[in-house]
Amino acid sequence: MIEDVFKALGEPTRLRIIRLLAEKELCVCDLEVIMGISQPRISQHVKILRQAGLITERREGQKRMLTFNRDFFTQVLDDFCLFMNLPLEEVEGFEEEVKRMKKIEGCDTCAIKVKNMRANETCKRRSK
Amino acid sequence: MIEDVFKALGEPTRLRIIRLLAEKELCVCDLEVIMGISQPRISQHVKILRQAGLITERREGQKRMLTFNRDFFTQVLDDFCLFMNLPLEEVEGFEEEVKRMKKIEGCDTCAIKVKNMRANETCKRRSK
DNA sequence: TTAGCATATAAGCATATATTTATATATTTA
DNA sequence: TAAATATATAAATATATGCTTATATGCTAA
Repeated sequence: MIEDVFKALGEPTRLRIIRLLAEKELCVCDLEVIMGISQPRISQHVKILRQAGLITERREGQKRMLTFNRDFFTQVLDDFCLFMNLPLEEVEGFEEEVKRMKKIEGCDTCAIKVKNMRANETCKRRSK
Repeated sequence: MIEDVFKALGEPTRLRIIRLLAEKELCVCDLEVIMGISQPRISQHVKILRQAGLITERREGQKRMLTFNRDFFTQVLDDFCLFMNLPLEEVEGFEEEVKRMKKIEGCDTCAIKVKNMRANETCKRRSK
């Protein structure tokens, strides 16, 4: 989800598209003229931006007006900041990492040893 | 720059690495144990995160301690928000787009026409 | 100074991505 | 209903990316 957003924004053409849409609702053919690139190229990038949740389409005759989802965008950034600032123990999906992190805490030069230790063992070799 | 950051974060392994480093300074071999993945795999991702500016390395004996550049990170996010919220005319690198955007303003169904218009022409066909 | 640890890098491979060209679909208008 | 417009999608291709295996480098300690 957040990953899709970053992946979508980590490409120059899409970053430009989203910046243009942040200015104004536009259709594919507007973008075609404004950016000077081919229609399929725009359509394909638009699809990725839509799947990431960054834009919405609205039919208007033959055209499809593209709208930047500003609320979604700010929400995602907020969520991401939370994700980065929360204590790791409170972040979902890092349970195993937290366990292994505790295991090697204060443990010096024993990565390999830890790797080979049994589940209930802890590292005896401590850093000063 | 901002693009490199998004590209760096738009990959699951790197997103996990950066989240772990946000918790604590770690070395490659710590990550190896904590994440349970191969050393070259980590090294390669670390390189990309470093090139994006998201982490810094500090030698400590044989190890290379990896630090999350939190200040850089928040700065980048701030800059990006600015980039997205500024009027397009004030954003560097969109001069041509702004010009073409004005040209098709209020212009209905004439994308192709605009494309073929000479520089000093403007579209006569206006939307209601 | 040799052995071992920590990391980097290179080569090879498989998959993913971005672009172009060509074609299909859907809507409007003559 | 045929032609034109707006968009989507498919196929083909070139390049990029991520991962593994193997090897090189650099530091530390015996």
